[in-house]
Amino acid sequence: MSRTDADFIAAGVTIVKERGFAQLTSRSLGDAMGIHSTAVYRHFPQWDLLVLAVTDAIFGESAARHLPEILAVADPRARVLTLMRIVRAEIDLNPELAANLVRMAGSPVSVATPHADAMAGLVVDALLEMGVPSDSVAIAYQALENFTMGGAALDYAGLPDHLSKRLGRRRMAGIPAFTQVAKSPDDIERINAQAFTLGADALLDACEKLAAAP
Amino acid sequence: MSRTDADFIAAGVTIVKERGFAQLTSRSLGDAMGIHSTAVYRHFPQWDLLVLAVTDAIFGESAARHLPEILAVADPRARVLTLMRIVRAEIDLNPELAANLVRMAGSPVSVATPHADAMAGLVVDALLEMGVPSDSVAIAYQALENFTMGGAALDYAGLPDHLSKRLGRRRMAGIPAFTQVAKSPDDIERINAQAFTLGADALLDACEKLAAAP
DNA sequence: ACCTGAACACCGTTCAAGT
DNA sequence: ACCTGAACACCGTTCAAGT
Repeated sequence: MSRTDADFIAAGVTIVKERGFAQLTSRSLGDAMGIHSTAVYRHFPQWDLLVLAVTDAIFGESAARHLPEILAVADPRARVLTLMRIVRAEIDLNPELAANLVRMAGSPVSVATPHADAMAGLVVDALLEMGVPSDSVAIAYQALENFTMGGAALDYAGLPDHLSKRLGRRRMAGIPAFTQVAKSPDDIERINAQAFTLGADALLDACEKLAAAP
Repeated sequence: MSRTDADFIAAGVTIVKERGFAQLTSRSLGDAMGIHSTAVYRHFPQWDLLVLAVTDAIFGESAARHLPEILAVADPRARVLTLMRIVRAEIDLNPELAANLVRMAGSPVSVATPHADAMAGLVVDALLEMGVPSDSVAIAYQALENFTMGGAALDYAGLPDHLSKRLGRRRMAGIPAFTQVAKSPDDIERINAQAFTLGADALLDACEKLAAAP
């Protein structure tokens, strides 16, 4: 029986979840599906298209898993924060996801990303509910996405041992304001969390100001 | 005559500037230097170490080029903004730089990044000058870096044609708040610029609040 | 110590051939 | 239409051999 595009994506998702993106290759996918590695090209003319489709699917699984939790948050500002945290948590589980999400943002329209688009739609709805003028929502959304993606990508780069690596790098830089405050991996983790909270609050404050403006 | 590590890095910088990171391979580097491709392993045990060293060197060239301009900005808040814009401009010239900067952040201490560290030092000095308490500087710095890196990485992903690709993706998402506002690549460019300004101002406001707090 | 050159284990990709 | 299997042009990397 013939395989569908969805079959290839599902097999790819399994490989990524179990072994990470680095192990998602045309050979490993073919092996996992019990077919030849080159069969994928019948469904995805370029390997990259499969990788980005898998990236979106992982996003979709995450959204489906957390949707009740998201919709349960009545306050729209708190709901945006919840969505930002969910993206962070997903990249924590899969740090290679960040680079693929960036590539997804720069991919042509031939790459469909329904799940990521739905996630963006939830944020946009919450911003409108906060009272952000409709002609400013795109700007506010972009600022939030930039901060969330950048923060997650940087905070989890080098996983595992990302915290002790960052600690070592801060020590090497020899900047007193860093070394006096960051003395253990736990300190780094706390700084990352506080930087996320500080930035998210500042950006959401700015969104509320847009809402209050005439 | 024997080559030094710096010779390899310099040759790598030239290749990246002329042809991009994708063309920086052990073979192309060997060809450019007139030696065998495997000679690099005598100086950099892993290829990645050379790539990250080249990334830092490009950062260093950028900093050296802009240093007078940076130091001429007397107001510390405006100076941070200038530094953020310089990082953005560099990633605009070389979008693949963003992914390498993220990997740099997660690399072990065996990868020295003196130029990026110096850049961070300038930001930290400006934050202290703004009056941010020394035990909050690391947090403030991290929030600014997250936003700057994320924004640059996302805004310039897919270069060239990144603006029309983003436009197409927004249309595909079918979110009215996006499609009503983004009707041409120029609109996308304007939204990106405004999102950067909005976010940077919001984050710098938060830094000033930290400075004003008791 | 530094570089060469052959070789290895991968990668995405193409294409004629099968069903 | 879908899949196979051999082949191609790459990659980083290893290692014995040269100087």
